Amino acid sequence: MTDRSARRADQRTEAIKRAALDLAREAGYAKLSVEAVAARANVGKHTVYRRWPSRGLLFLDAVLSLSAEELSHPRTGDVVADLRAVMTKAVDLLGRPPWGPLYQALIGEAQHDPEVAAGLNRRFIEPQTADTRARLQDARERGEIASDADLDLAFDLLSGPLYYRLLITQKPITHEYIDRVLQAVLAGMGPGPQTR
Amino acid sequence: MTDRSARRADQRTEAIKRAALDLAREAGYAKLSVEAVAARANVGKHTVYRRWPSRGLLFLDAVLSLSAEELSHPRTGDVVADLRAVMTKAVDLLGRPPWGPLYQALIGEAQHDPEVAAGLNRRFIEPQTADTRARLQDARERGEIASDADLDLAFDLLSGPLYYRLLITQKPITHEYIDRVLQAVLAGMGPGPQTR
DNA sequence: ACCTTAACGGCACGATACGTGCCGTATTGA
DNA sequence: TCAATACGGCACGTATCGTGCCGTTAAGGT
Repeated sequence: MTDRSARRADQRTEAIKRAALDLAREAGYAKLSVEAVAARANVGKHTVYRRWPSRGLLFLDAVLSLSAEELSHPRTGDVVADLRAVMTKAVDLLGRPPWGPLYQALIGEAQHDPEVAAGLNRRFIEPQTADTRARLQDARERGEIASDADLDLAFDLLSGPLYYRLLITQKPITHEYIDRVLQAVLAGMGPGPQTR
Repeated sequence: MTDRSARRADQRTEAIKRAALDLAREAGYAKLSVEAVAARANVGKHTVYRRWPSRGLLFLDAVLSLSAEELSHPRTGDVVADLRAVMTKAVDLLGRPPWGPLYQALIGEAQHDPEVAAGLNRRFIEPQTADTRARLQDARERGEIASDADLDLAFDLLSGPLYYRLLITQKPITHEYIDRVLQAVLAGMGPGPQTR
């Protein structure tokens, strides 16, 4: 039974990721060490290094495993409502405790480790971007936003301020703030003739 | 002469900051250690720790000392031109080598060390924000942008996408991209009646 | 010109974490 | 039943941390 052995390996993998998340939540990512994770998971250090080449990539796996699926959302046909829903969901999950500090630390680690940065982009940022971009494209085809709107730019304008608050000023990101961003960005991309 | 002793202390302080920047440029911030900095600066470790409590705050000082003054800019009276000038200057300095990777690493460190985050905000982000915000306010009073425009939001909309590119997608930030951001944001805040 | 004081460079220390090697055990799959 | 694989535990050498001590140098008051 290959299933049986794979299940055992998966159990260990999950235990390690769980231990890493628990420790990061308790003491902060800065205090996270492979030794501590292995001890917490009742596992030898080899068992960790056999699965991940670095602390950063382990942490990437740990954070993504628990936030990947929880960001799905329906398409109602109303762009503004859909965008508000996805932005609110993302901010509530990744911008507040308990996940906020972990996501913040993950992006911080990505600034020091190119492999973490690449993995974060490929496995999380790009899929999420593609999803939201598809919504924007639908909206453009339906005439809810201007036919000449730059969708990639629109996405950056919507996401950028949220990340700026999370990573730089660290002010709280309220639903009201999301609404203001949405309104301002779409005001410049509404249907009809552009001002310039 | 207190001047003389102060000058000697300053020389050492500068030598340490210089050594830190050199090492960070050569090997990356991840490899930067207090030991290496002290050795490079021909200084004992105490002399470093007497001045800074942590590697992060030393690095903060080192990066800010060389980028603080170089971001001044004139006010011509044309908001768009002024904003384009300051954004271009900031991006050219902090978004490209040699300073780009260092600024990126500094923000990364701020995600792990609250003291670095606080110092970065107080000493760099907030002054820069205040300056740009004042320009926006001038523009609003002159009628170049809508009288009911939210200036803080406008600043976030202008800055956010640039930081998003620097820290997350790591795509190049061209002058043409800055122009597109400016145009899109101001399109939604132009003078005249608002759409909503 | 002298002398107290403070800052300094050099060295060593215990502590922590790194990544790897070895050993004996347990589980797997043929 | 047996060879192979993954495992937990332990130990090792290295790197860096932050601090303590020691002898030296330079500063500033008298």
